[in-house]
Amino acid sequence: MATRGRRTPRPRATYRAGLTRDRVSQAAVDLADERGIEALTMRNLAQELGVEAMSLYHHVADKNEVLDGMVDVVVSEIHARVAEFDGASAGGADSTWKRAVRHRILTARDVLLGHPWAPGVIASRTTMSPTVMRHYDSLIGLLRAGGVSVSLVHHAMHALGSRALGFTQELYAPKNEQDDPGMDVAAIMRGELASNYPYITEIAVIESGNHDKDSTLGWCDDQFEFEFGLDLLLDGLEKLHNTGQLKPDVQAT
Amino acid sequence: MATRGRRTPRPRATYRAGLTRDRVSQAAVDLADERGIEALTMRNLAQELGVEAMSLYHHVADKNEVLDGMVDVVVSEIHARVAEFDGASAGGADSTWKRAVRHRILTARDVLLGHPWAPGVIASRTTMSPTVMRHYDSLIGLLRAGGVSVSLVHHAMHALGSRALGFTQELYAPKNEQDDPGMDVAAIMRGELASNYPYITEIAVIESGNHDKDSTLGWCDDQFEFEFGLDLLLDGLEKLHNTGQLKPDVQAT
DNA sequence: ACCTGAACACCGTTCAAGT
DNA sequence: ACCTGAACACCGTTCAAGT
Repeated sequence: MATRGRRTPRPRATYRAGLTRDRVSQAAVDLADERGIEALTMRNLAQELGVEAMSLYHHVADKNEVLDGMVDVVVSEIHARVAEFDGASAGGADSTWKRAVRHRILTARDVLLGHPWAPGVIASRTTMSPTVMRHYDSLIGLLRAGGVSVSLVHHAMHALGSRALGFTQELYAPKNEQDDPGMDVAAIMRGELASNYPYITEIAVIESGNHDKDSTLGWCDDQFEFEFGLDLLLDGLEKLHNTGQLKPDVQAT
Repeated sequence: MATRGRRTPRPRATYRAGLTRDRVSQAAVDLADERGIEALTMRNLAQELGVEAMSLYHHVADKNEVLDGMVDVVVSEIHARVAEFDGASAGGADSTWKRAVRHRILTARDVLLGHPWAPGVIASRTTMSPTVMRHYDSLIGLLRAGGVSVSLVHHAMHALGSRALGFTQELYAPKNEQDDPGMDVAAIMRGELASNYPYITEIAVIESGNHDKDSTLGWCDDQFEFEFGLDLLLDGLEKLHNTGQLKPDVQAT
């Protein structure tokens, strides 16, 4: 269509001035935010930057490096948001480690909500980026400053896992708006699948009255559930810290 | 190479006898187990079944349906393993809901360890498969049978999230054997990155003595950490159940 | 040093034919 | 009803060439 029309040679020169790895990363983030991660192709990305696809390869080795760059952009946003808050609340010497850790993780989640593709991309990286390492290092630092033992902190980081970066652990999270709502949620709530999934149906019909729509499964409050799960872990860790225990109750298998 | 040699027309006839959706799913699982999920192309899959690529489209609508089928195979394996155990231990009327839930989840993890590609594929599905629904329904049933309230069970499922299916929540899990070990773990353990990641380094040098290698980051016991995190959640849920409380400590932000 | 166009080796999938 | 070969529209990426 406009393929022929856009052949005007002049205005693109200003565009590509200063094409750089960082600008490529930022453009990739914008593209994924606006059109979804599956629209992120080297050709689309180049077009967004007013350049041909192959020009990108002068600034990144391959697409993996673009994805790495995107992770850096997002996690840096988390750092920035946390730093900003720390400045506003003037250090907060009175805050417990639990408050501080909780705040940092909820900030991470808040940032990730703006980049729905980020968990998938972060999880796909085979090498952990320095920015992500810094995030975990900061979190660990907060716990250590609160006097939590090295060993407990170690296990705490494993227990939090990707949740520490704000990942929602929901199994069914619609990837984007127009996705069909997974199972026929409406049918479940009407009780039509009660014979197949009696207990899920029970929850659906009872709990659906308590909350508004506009959440993952239609009747759940994602923010509440995230905080619920996070607090379950943090409270448990705090208890272990206070009692000097290390492992939760050992179970007979 | 052998492309010309394999043109012998006879033996393939026996192969494709009874090509079916289930056989396609099973072959896809085998292929992904043996050669990794990135080797799962329609062409490779067809070849494995002694058939041309386009023949597959008579049994599945598209590649998504193949992936759906693979999820069914894996989750069915979990059901089978649990059923087998239930038979062996003769019902187990004396077992608490915590024991039962714990066992089912650890079984799920054990099964998933044999299919490293499974978490990624399961997470990529936009629609939750009936098999997965059944798994969650069973889990919910165990809690309800133990007298846990509908509301608490609801939140418990969110808190467990994909962990209920045996997902490890590790952020950096090497996708396959030959992956480079993410960050230069050796360098961290030698303390060379102490200035960048002081707290991670502290954990690495102190904790690396306690465990053997051959785990995610080289010094961590993945099974221990999975159980630690799981028990943290289950113990917390049990406490809420016993005290009749619903939400963990509310935090000031 | 930076950018480009054509081309290559792969994908998933459509289509018109074959049996 | 089931299978096939050629082809299409896309990928990421290589290469030789332009400035």
